[in-house]
Amino acid sequence: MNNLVRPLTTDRSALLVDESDEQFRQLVYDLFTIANHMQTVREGMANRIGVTGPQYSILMAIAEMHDKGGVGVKSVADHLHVTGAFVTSETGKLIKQGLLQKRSDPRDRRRVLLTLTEKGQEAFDAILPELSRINDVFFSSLDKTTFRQLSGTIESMVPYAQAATKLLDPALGRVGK
Amino acid sequence: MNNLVRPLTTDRSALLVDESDEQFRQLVYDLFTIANHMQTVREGMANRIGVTGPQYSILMAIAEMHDKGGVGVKSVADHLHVTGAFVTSETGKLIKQGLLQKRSDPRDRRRVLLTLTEKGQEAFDAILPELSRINDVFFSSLDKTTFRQLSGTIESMVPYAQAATKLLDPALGRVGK
DNA sequence: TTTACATTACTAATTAGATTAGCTAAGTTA
DNA sequence: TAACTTAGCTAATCTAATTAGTAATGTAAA
Repeated sequence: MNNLVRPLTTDRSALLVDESDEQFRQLVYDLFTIANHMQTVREGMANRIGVTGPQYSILMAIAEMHDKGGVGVKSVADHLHVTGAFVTSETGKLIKQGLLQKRSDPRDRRRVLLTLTEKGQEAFDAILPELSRINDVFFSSLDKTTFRQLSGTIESMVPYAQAATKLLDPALGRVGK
Repeated sequence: MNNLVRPLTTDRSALLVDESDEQFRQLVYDLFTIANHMQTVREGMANRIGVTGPQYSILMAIAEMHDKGGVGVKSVADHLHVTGAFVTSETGKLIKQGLLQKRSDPRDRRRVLLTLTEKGQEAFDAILPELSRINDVFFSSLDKTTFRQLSGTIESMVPYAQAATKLLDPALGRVGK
């Protein structure tokens, strides 16, 4: 018998199996793996239309958020968790490629309105069938029930994930010598 | 009524709600969000012991895989999905910091055996309580049942995620002109 | 109405994370 | 032994992204 208290990466009994966090660790690792593959798919789709992964994300964000006349640099930046400077520089390249369009907001002349061009729309339409085929494989282990469960579970985690990362801020200290 | 066939990011009826892929898109977005926060936590833990996020991952991989005497550069690289060159360069820094140890494998003198030093072990032990507290918040929306479900569902997805990314390779072509 | 402050976007310089290509040494196979 | 493969290392390079600083515009307070 082992009397040593092995340090665990979680203490919640709901996440332990036989007092071990092995399955929990595996879940964390699998989540990373899946996210990794999702990123790979995104990059592949991006390449199809001749842009980089991050540029694709920017296009997506603009496509999804342009309810009424366009989106500002800052909204895009916030949505993607990057800086405005990065969005400015990448959208610049996308405009040069003719996928995006930019004009100044008449109601607030500091702001700028980003929209997809016709060519940008067409580029998206052209890859969606392939993306759909890939997603169908990617998520093929899900049925209606597990999809609904997974959606709900993951959604419920988002606010706590945010809360958890905030626990990091206060103590800026370094362990050890 | 809308007769237009709107292009979807999936065609599987199990993933559609009212013929819309909105909930599916949200799931994809949420998975990215969670992965992002997990990475933030990882980086925070890394900083506590004075290393970068990727270096922390390397330490973790070596700690988990060193059943008998050490791990090679290539195993670590494969496990983390990065190149050997990167592992070589980062482990070099970790050795300089005294967290890692490297010796040549007597059974195959091309190979190298990486292990944690005493100091490396201690560094891990020092942060595990905090990591545990953070994980408890991060995953606090899960109970025993949803944890088991989520583990199973995510695990079942891994092979299909791999299969899906392989669909990208064959057609290297670019859409559009 | 100034004055102060905040916000938006842009530019330039820099950093961090990672890759590619080429090399050497060691092991394996024909 | 010759040809090939594998493991790790080094140098150069690339990409994604940040920080810091600036200019222009907008908002609120005195």
